[in-house]
Amino acid sequence: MNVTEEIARVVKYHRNKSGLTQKQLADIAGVGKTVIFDIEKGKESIRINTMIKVLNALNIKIKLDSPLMKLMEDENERS
Amino acid sequence: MNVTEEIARVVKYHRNKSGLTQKQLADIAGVGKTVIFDIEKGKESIRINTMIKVLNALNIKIKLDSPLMKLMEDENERS
DNA sequence: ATTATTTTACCGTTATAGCAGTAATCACTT
DNA sequence: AAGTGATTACTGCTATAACGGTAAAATAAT
Repeated sequence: MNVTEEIARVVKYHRNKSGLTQKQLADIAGVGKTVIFDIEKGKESIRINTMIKVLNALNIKIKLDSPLMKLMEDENERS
Repeated sequence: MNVTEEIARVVKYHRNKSGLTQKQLADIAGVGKTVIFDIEKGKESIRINTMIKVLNALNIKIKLDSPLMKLMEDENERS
């Protein structure tokens, strides 16, 4: 499963659990209704700021993970 | 700090640790050099699939996190 | 079954992402 | 100081994201 498909599932799940229609979520997030539809269909070419608006509206946070991340954070604390 | 600024820092850090120039990373990720420049400047309107190409090239994974996520995963296992 | 709501799907328009090319600035190296 | 490579910064072009409008399926409610 690719990232956008995963996001699609997560967004749809959260929206339903919140009892929101696509239109309602769109209004809350400040985007067009088409965006919600596209995201939930797993469309890949959505802009990251648009995606973030929708995720924020659903209280979903994006985290980055990699083998180097811990090292990076350690270096930051030393500054 | 917003999400794209965070991504900017992470990408730049990983690229430098990998000893790659912006152009080299762009070629590996299969995007134009301008994209790497824009991402590292924290530009918000990058497409998510483009962003993912760059993150993949650097072995960085995107994870979604929310209070509902654990419940969602539990429901999946029961199917 | 009929109505109402929601979701899926298409449309034309406008704004802009991504591209390659080029140039200027910055940072090293010798 | 001069030369080399990397980064930052523009440019014009083409593809397409996001938008609102409309309409057809799908789903839910009465």
